[in-house]
Amino acid sequence: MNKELKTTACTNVEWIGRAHCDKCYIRRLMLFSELPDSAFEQLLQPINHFLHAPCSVIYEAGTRKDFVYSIRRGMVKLVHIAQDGSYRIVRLLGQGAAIGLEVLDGADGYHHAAIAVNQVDLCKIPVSTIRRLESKHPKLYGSVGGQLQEQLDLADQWIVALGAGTAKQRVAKLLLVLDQFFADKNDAFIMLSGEDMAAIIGIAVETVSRMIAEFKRQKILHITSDKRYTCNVSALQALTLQH
Amino acid sequence: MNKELKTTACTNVEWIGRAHCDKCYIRRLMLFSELPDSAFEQLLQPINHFLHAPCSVIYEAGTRKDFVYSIRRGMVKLVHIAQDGSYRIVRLLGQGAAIGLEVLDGADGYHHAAIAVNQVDLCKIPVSTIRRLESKHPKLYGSVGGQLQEQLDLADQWIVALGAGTAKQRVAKLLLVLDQFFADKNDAFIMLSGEDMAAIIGIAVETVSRMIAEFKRQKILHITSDKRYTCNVSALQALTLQH
DNA sequence: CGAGGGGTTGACGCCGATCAAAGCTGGTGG
DNA sequence: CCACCAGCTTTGATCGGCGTCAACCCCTCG
Repeated sequence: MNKELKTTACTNVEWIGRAHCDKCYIRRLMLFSELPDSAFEQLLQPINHFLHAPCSVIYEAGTRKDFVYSIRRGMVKLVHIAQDGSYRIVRLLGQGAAIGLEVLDGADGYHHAAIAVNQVDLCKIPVSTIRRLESKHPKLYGSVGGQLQEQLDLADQWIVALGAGTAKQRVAKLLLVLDQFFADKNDAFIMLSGEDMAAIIGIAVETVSRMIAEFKRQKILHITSDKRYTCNVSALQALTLQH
Repeated sequence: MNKELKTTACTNVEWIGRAHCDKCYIRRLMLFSELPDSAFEQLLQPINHFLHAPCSVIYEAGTRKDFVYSIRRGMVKLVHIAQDGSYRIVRLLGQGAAIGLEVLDGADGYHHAAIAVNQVDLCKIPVSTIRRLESKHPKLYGSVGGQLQEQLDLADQWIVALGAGTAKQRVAKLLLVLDQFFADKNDAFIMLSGEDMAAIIGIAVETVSRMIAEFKRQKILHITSDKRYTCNVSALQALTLQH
């Protein structure tokens, strides 16, 4: 089990203040993209804006809370923890994704734990606010459905990538995902911890380490700065196909 | 690659006729459960009712069609086919589930192939019909969202079950799923082909066969009639946990 | 400075993929 | 009605990949 699930050392959450959706400069990316500015005028329940430090817990599985979150910046992992303490990462989500949507569907608690991978910046939206907005702006239904569909597609992609191929191929696929979805403007992405990568693709930490080391030796993976890497996409793609 | 994806031998589809939703005796289970009878009175596009033989293709991935399907009876597999021809089963769906929902979200084609596992009985619903009903009956948004959420939960469950444990544990988990979701009133479920089970959990056909044979020898699995089995649930659960 | 956590590397053994061959079953045609 | 065949399941033998255990290194933090 990972440290972050037990310690309280890195769980500092910083409250930024009430979100001003009408002035939000990335709202077109978010859950509320389809709504007009006017929609936010008389909300009773505020939408708050938080910063989460790396490894801090956004919510835990099963806790009964009435909030949905929309990610403004950073990467969040959704974690399933088995009863024996082992855990698996079910999804990685980034800017524009919404998490905790299951509470909109009557779930009596979140279905996973949500943990910040790096510095995460998000809006915390009460369910009652969603309900109120939905009734006035049916387009919101479409946004929520779209989010669910996107996450379903991600999950399916995960399923296909997970069960197929050797350990080397799976690591290659994971790196391709990181490069595709989480690279910055310099095409560099943050390398996950070995433990996290193992929890994503379901292999041993040591095997992950060996594969990463091999990719570095073969110059398929390059380090740019601390924890940031770029990769040779076509070489990795070739690996996932062969044999 | 499985035979059913190549041959045309078992692709007979039988048209039953226009569905009479107002008289449908299982509508409470279906996508339209929340709608009043009156909602179906003046639909321009008809909802049709089909029977699909085992192994017949309901739709193929990528085909651009504007229909959503709701399963009245039987089991459907959603199949992802890789470019090298290998394939994996991403989801198993039964009575009450809706498939092809991705076309509601602007997808330019279905994301998987949908293939009948046994005799399947389904309603074929034009997208335009959904749109029309949605505009008059916003509760339908909730039904669609609920379907997506359910399938997302299923996919997550799949991910957790797939990547974890030995071959024996995965087969045990699969049998538990079959028993839980697809057992009839006698608590018996239809055994899938070895190839299908292998495509679900991502192991070789021979290994599946060995595990199933071992379960039979240990009296954890019992055959009731042709292709129907019952299992000792607690024994299987014990297997998935140990070690 | 020591302790502790994560990453790296090596050695070993087992699980499961692969190849091969032999039952089983249902379907087809004589 | 039986012979035959194709496809599926079963079982065996072999081999490689990867999980496991262990040692060591590096870095951070107290």
